[in-house]
Amino acid sequence: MHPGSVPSCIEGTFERSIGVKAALGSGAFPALDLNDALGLCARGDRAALRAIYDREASRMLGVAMRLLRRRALAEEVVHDTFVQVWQKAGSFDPGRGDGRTWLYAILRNRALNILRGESRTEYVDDFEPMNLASEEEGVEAALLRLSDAGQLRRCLERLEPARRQAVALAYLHGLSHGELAGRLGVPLGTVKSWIRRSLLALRECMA
DNA sequence: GTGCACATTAGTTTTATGGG
DNA sequence: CCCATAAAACTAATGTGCAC
Repeated sequence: MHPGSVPSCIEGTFERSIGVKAALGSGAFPALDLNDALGLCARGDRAALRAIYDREASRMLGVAMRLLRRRALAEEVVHDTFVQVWQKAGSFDPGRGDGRTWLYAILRNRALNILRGESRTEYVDDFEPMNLASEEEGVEAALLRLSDAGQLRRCLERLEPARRQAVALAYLHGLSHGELAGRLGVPLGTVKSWIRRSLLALRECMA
């Protein structure tokens, strides 16, 4: 989340109007057209964003609460949604759909992302078969923690050090190929080749 | 062995639609 | 009208083949 990127007309109002009540509700801007307001947002009109917020925030909070069942998370999702609306209003095309549909789709996606993230976290918390490496821990140290007698470790030790490091960073630290390329200072294609050939070698070694 | 180009897969966002 | 869900569109990451 980027708290600083939300316009000041919105920052700070969440605590007040979400926390206390749906202060302004739908009556404050009875004639507000969401599509028009989003168009104004795209042109940097903070008052338009504020108007959307005043009219929709309480209802959005209700939707988020139903999905997440936790007020703090729901408020965070509503906040995130308005940050995104502010940043991406330019990409909204009224000809392709209704502004409200767009707004609530963003909200729902944010909430679902949080739900997915939580279930992943819970799963990882329960799952500790190898006690994988922390970022601070060296790659070689992490490999040493694999069972001494393990066939995998013996096979890894047979790899050339640079390849072994690439495999370890990818599968123990969870780095993407792109991150590996940057960290190791080699082209992306080379990283892929190293990983691929190393995995083939490991498969052959362990067969 | 390297690195590029293309294919495939997975994940995310956006839109449309149907039920309550 | 509101909301949930399915489907489509889009994006990023990964995997593979091949020329050099």
